[in-house]
Amino acid sequence: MIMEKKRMDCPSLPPGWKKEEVIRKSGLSAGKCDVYYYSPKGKKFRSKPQLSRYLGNTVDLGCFDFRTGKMMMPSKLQKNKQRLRNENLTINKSVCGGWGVLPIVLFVTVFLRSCCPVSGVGPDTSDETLLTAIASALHMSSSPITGQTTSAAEKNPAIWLNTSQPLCKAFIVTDQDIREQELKVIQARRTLEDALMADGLARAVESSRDSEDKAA
DNA sequence: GCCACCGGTGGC
DNA sequence: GCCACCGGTGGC
Repeated sequence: MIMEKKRMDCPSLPPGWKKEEVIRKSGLSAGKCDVYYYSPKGKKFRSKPQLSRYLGNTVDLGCFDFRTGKMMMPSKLQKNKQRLRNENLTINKSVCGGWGVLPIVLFVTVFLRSCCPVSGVGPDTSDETLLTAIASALHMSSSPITGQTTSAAEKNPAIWLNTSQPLCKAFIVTDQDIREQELKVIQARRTLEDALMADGLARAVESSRDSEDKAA
């Protein structure tokens, strides 16, 4: 049973603000979902401009996505519209361990191993579990992924310290790390280009020899 | 008169 | 073509 009219807390807005999703039941737009927000005083808001006018300078809604109720990166906000449905599918797959998460796991694996190796904390510190946790965190959260900031979990693996972060020791990815990784990618691309060029030339030579053989 | 709800459309 | 936004209105 889906609760389609429940007012939910909205962590991206000040305390007391609620978000409500209403599915249209009839008409040409049946199935469409309308999103409303309620101020702590119960005033109803049905658009981002309306919300902005009311909140003024007290809350910066620049990165606020009205539909999801979450703060997100500006670039993501732009591209968000068309991708929302696909993204939901991908999130479902990542939770189920399907193919949707594979490119991110590969990226996380290559990147973290090469620039800042991470290690787990808690009961299960296997690479697979750890990388899946980080990939999932990257998928599900728009906040920075930093790992756990205390070593208390090592003393008591039964506790979950910070549910918003994967169970790995604290790590920081610096701009320098990213630049170095970019250089590695550029170098790898050049190597691949060279290999493909060489392969293309070899095939061309082979093909022209075949033609000559047939003509003879 | 209020407001929940759906339609219409401008902007992208 | 999609959808955020807001106008309009039927039901109360």
